[in-house]
Amino acid sequence: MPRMTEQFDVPVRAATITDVARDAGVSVRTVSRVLNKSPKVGEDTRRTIERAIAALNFRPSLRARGLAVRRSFLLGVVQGDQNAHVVGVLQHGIVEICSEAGYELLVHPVSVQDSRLTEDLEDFVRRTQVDALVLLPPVSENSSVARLLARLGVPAVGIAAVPVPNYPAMLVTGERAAAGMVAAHLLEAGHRRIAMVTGPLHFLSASEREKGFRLTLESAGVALPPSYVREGDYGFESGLAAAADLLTLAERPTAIFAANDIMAAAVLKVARALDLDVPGDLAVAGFDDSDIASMLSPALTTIRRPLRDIAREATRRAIALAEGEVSGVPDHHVELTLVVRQSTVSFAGAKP
Amino acid sequence: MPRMTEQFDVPVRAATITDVARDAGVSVRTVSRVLNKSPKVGEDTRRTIERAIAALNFRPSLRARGLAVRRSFLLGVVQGDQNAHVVGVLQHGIVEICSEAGYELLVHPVSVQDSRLTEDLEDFVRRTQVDALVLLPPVSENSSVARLLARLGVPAVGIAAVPVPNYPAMLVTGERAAAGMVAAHLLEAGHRRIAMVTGPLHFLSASEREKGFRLTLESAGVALPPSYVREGDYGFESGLAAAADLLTLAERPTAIFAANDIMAAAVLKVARALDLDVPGDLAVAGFDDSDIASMLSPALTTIRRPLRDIAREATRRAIALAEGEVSGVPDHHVELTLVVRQSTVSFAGAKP
DNA sequence: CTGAAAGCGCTTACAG
DNA sequence: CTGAAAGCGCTTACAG
Repeated sequence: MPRMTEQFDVPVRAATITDVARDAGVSVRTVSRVLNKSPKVGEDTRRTIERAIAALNFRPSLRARGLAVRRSFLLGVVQGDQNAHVVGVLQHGIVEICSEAGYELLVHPVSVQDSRLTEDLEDFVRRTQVDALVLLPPVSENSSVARLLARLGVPAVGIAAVPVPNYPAMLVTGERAAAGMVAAHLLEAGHRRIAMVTGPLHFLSASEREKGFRLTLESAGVALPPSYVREGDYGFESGLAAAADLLTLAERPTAIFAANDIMAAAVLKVARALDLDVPGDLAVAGFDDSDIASMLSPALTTIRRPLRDIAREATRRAIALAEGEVSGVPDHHVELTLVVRQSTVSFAGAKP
Repeated sequence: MPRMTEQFDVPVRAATITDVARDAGVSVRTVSRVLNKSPKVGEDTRRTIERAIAALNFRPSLRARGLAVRRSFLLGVVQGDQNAHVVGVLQHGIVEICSEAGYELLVHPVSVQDSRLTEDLEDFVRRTQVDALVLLPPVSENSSVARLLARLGVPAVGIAAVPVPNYPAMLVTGERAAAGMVAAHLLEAGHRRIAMVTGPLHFLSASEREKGFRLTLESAGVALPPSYVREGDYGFESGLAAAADLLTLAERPTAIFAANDIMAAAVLKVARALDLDVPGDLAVAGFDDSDIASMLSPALTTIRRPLRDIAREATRRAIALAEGEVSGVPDHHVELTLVVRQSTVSFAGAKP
């Protein structure tokens, strides 16, 4: 029985497997057997032990257990500096799977442009001995990170817009194709003067979205001239600046595709300030289908990235790798879908 | 020297303190001393050991270390089902302080209405042996949880709108006063028919915001009649429904205060659908100053909750408690501030 | 200034 | 079906 403090009846030290063994009158080996659901324990012994466990309110320490079996039961998520909403949703998916599988989730934020990025990550992995890692974009795209992971031999799955070498497994989101769908949608609505606000083009997600959009336009004989392209940084302010540029051109575009919903919100705001009707004078599309997409007026046509499902699938794979699944799991591709709302289409009767 | 696999030069097993001791020709005790920066190690010995550490690329295991010193170097954040953005920002603040202090962050999501809430939380704490806990609202408000924490004796700080008994330390956000500031602002602008969309009133945050708003109105002789109050759930849809109700009343309010920015966005959307000018026909205010507040058109007057700073302060306190600071740290109060934007005020010249 | 040994709380071949 | 003992990778009084 652990000692109790006088006043509060608080256990000074939590019960250990040894306490249970003593109270149940068996060896720790046998207690360990019931903890691990070994079948070879007598029915009576098991019940006695279970009673002792309940009485002592004993819970095995993950840490001691992990030290013994050389696993940590920890899964790490490595995340860069994306917007809080995206990270929040992804994490939600990750943690759901972790709980189901008996893992705890360790959060490790990094800064993508940090020169000590790989060093920091190696520290983290070695120090915490995570059993597996899920890497979110854009960290997931970094090839030095991928090489580090391979060297450390830690099961890791990266979520990115394109397969990255050296990952045991990847979850690839079809961003290029999705951006192409936006282009096709705008073309179909009759637009020919079409502009784009891209993300930071050194990120794969951003360059994929740009490529997909451009290629589809070009294959329809519509150019995406440099004057119609502005590079943003996925942030609202950069969207405002880009939109202000594009919407004051002599040859004003009739449609703008922003590489994420936040920058699309900025385009809407500038359009409003210039008294342009959306979608009458200007069609606007975004990317992500984040919460704000439907909150804006007009609601945003956008690409739905099922972030929570993506995160869940990535986590499942990471855990499978950690539990010894043969590595070389084929990459998993997730198709994204177009969601059409009022920002690109006047519904019958709405705007004659 | 750890064995290497033939093909990849991957260490099959990472170097341990024993490997370092052997290579440096000293005892593990001495290696442990340099790891813990004990001053009583000879200069030469230290250098030899440091060289061996570098050569083996050794990093001490947090887990083994923790087992020996009876600490885990883990801090847990317990979060309910708030919106992803709020959680994302709070977590960012928490993890910053953790990193500085040498703690890893473990995420434990719970469902506030789960009947097994306390049991689940006890499991988590005992299993992971976190050194400290930060609890976000609305889980932080739950008094059974608070009692559980006290019983377990785990250092925990709760973030809530009102002090909750049994927490070793709390971070209290002045939500009632803040809502009062919104009321004062609307009164000052001349509004008398003022309505409110509240959050779920069984949450302290929601009832505090309602109280603060109502009391300030009443002390100015302005009533907040039941017909002018709708209870939402902090979600967008509930805001739409509430706004649709309020804005079709015979005696339409001239101002609506929504208990968070998301529901305020819904009010803006409904106002727009009804062709009401904001702020000309209707003033709208929100709460949180989340990213969307400035993305909306018109930009939202709202209360700034400095979430990241709040999280940082809570985490600092949690760590202080874990490291043996006398408990009974006084609660920390954070004042919130009003941010006035276009949704309540026509700036000179904008709307004559 | 440095070392041999016990201990943190578990698991796991190996015996019986 | 059950137990004594060693080990996981660290730290820490206790000696010297």
